This record gives sequence, structure tokens and C-alpha cells, in this order.
Amino acid sequence: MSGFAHHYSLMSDSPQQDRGPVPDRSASSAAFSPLYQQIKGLLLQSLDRGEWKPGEAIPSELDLAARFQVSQGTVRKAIDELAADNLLLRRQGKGTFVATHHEARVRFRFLRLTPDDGQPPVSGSRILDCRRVKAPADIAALLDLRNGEAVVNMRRVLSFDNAPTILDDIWLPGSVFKGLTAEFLASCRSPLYALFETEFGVSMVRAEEKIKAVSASGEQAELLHVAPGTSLLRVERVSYTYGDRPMEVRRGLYLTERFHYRNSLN
Amino acid sequence: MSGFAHHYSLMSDSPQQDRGPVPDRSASSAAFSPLYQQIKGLLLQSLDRGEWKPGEAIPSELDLAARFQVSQGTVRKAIDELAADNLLLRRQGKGTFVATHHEARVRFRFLRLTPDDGQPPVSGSRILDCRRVKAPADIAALLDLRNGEAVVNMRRVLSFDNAPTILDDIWLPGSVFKGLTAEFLASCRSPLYALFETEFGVSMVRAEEKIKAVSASGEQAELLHVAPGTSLLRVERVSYTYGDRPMEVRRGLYLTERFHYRNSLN
DNA sequence: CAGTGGTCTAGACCACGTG
DNA sequence: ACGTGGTCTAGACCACTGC
Repeated sequence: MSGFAHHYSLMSDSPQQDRGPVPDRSASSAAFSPLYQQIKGLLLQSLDRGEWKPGEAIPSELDLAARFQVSQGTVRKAIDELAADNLLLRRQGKGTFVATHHEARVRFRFLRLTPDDGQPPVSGSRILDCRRVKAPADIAALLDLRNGEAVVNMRRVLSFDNAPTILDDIWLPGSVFKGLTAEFLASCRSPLYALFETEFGVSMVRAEEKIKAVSASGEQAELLHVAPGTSLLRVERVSYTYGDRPMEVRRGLYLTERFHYRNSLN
Repeated sequence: MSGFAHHYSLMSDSPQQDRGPVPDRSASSAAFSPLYQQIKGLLLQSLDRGEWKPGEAIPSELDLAARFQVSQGTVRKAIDELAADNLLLRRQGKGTFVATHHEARVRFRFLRLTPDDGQPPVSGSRILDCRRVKAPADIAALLDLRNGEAVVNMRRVLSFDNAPTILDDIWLPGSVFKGLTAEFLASCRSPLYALFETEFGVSMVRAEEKIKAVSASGEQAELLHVAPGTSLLRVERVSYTYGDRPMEVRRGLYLTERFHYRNSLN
């Protein structure tokens, strides 16, 4: 770019053409954002579009700088933010990679339940059922669906060290998760979020949780092998893909006898 | 600095003196960290030492660059990290400020309990008691104290919209929080963490929480105006000042009838 | 107007991973 | 030896704040 070119606007005209000395920015007002934010947006689009798959490397900073006609430093700042948000992963000497739920390092990325004694437990999953149903009003609202649209509803029990510990009730948009069946899930070893990536092209990028303390009902108590009325954490999680589109509602009941929910505050 | 001076070491010799062309870094091996990390460390020391008080502005980036004999960009990167950790607060055109628990913006910074309907509630605090005692073993361990050292133990009930909602059991190192009495607390309007800053020079910078679901005991139920056995969130928080020194253990019981604990996952 | 942080660039060199 | 990201510098200009 030609020295003074702080237009804060990409591809407004041909790169060759020299632009006027003082682009009027108050005229078109608002809507201006820093170049690196625009680059960040373009990278997000490429990620969303699937131009680079989870686990793959994206082009080098110099390549991207050439593609977008900006300096390496500007691309770097865009990538820095995406890396801070855990959408990208930088590895010195190797490149920058699209985040994935497959790697051991980030499995259970969204699961904050931790053993009190710190011993990493062996985990197992038992599917209770998995059906296509019409979305109840509350689920539809959380998933940005119309009332009664098709959703997949699935329930399961997660065990740690062979002790049933989590009772999950999961809701997914039916239009995206076609062909998700109990049989398919049972035959599957990897975590759900990894499966979503691989089988349905849905990358979960962020989640919001709301937590309450509740008493176990009779059915819940039975499934978790505890007495009815036992206090449980009720964790309602909404997970989002690129562009903040909600893609999953998960209501979990956590047994916290030998586990706790950990959180860091800054 | 003289062009090639990537020594990654501050104040190793006088700034005037020109250094050899290739400083041997493999010799003294390890222990090298990037310049901006060293600057970050120095800034942290100054914050800890109280050179700049909470709410005050720190020197400008150019001033700090001059003081540390590095470029503005290096100082900037150090400050960027401290701002990302919420230790500093940047305000364009004004300066960079030391974080404080006094401002409305960041009050309840560590309190994740939120009304289900989003209406910001009016809050009130009732002190139950406040005593100096010998630290029990578990508290001593969490606060890095010797067994039996003096601690301040205080209990209170927080109400939102006049409904008792949080039962807090708070433990503080006695050597730091001298003269903290129930009377003093009762006469005090501001949040505890703000008071810690102003009265005891202790800035809480970070906290870790462990959450379980428990049933209310008789006494607890009475204080929270609920039936014994009601499920509550039990939130154990350890708060840290600069240098990751633990300065508070807070065990809270949260009533989650009309409130929930919110959390964001990335 | 001067001073602050915010953005952008260009270029140098370092550290890491791979062939 | 080469390509990647990581650090550091120097200098330009922009945007916001307050005198």
C-alpha cells in the first residue's frame, strides 16, 4: 500500500490507482472499523465457509498479507484476536491452525466438571434415546428456530470411573443434524463436539452457561444412582458456531459428590 | 537502543556502552524471556509496590519506554497483556489506569450470580459476625499460612430485592487485615473488595472458584428463609493479589430460585 | 492545541520445526 | 537451508480527551 493509505477500507478500488490525499471519512461516517478488524471478519467468513477445515493450517501471515494487500503486522493483529478467542491456534515454526475439538489438549474444552482429587478419570457414555421431535417453545427460542421446527433430542448418561455423574439432555437443530441416530452415536468413540465437526461440519466456538442447584427427581436419581432429592448442578449450556449462531442447547445435571465445577475469574 | 540490541535483558550494562555484536545467549541458557515480558514483570512489581494506586493513571507509554530504554511498541505489548488480564484499563486519549473495584462498571466483577429476568436488583448486606480466630487447617492451606496463624473470619447475608440470597463465610489473613471489625463493616457502603483496596491496600486481581450443589442445613435454611434441604450452590472462591498471593477464602451458599450463576466458555 | 492511546507500515533479527 | 510464527524497532498518522 502506498504509504499514507490508511483508508480503513479494503478493495474500495484497484490497488494500482493512487487515492486522494485525504479520504473523507466523516461523510460516510460510522461503519468504519480498523483494517485488522476487517481482516478478522474476512478470516471469520473463510472459516465459516469451510475454506480451511478444523485442524488444518491456514495460509502463512505473509501469504494472507499479500492476499489482503496489507502489511504482515495487520494480519498478525487480526490473527492474534482470533487466537485469543480460541478460534485459531498458533504454533511457532509450524503455522496457524484452525481450532478443533479432536485434539487431546482441548477435549472437554467446554466441560468444567473436575474431580476433587485431580485424578483424570476414565469416562464412558450411555445413550438413553435419540429422537427427532418438534421443538418446544423454550428450545426453539434458544436455537433461533420457529416454534415447532424439527430438532434432534438426545439424552445420555456420562460416567466417570464407572460412576454415573452427568445426565445430559441435548437439543440440536434438525435441519443441520440430519441422520443423527442413537445407533450412530453408540458406535462413536470421540466426544460429541468432535463428531459434530467431522460429520456435520459444525464447529462449536463459544458457549454460555447458566447454573442452578436443583433436587434430583425420582427418574433422575435412579439414572445417577443416588437418592431422590439429592442436590445436583443444573447446567444449561447454549453453544454457538461462527457468527454467534446457536447450534446446541444442552441441559446437564451434574452430580457433585466427588466432582466440582471449576471456574476462573479475572 | 542501538539497532541490533535484542539482548532480551534489561540493565545488563550502561545504555551508552555499545555491546558486542553477538551476545552469547546459549551460555547463560534458559531464564531468557522476551523483553516485553520483563517489562510486564517490572510493571507488576510497581503495581504491587503501590507506586500507582488503583484508579490512578500510570505513566504514558512514551514515558515508560524512556524509563525502560525500550521502544514504545514493546511497552505497548506489555501493557496489552496486563490490560487483557484486567490489571490495567486503557482509555483512549486519557491514559492507562490501574484497575479498581470501585467503579460501577466493574463492581461485582467476581460475582457471577445474575437474576433470571435480567433486572438489576437492589442489594443489601447484613453482617452476622466478624472475629479473629486461629486458622483451621484447610483455610491455612488455601491462604498459604502456617497452621493456627491468625485469620479474620466473617459471615454475612447478602440480599437482593430484600430477599436473602447469599450466605457468605469469609476468611482473611489476620496479619494483613488488622482492625477489621463488624462495626467497621456495618458502617461501610461500598463492596468488600473496594474496601480492601482503600483500607488495607489489597487489590484482588484474580480468583478461582469451585462449585458444588449441596442441601441447606437447618441454620442455613433459616438465614436464607427457605426449607431445610433446599438445594444451594456452594461456591468456594480463593482470591489472589499481585504475584498470585492468596488473600481471601470465601465460601458462599447461593440460593438459585430466581437467580443463576452465569459463565462464558471459550 | 498538545498529549494520550490506537492503527498501520516496513524491515530486521530470533526461535522453532522440518526436510 | 528454508519457512513458519515471535520479538523488537522506528516512524507515520488517526482518534479521542481536555485545556
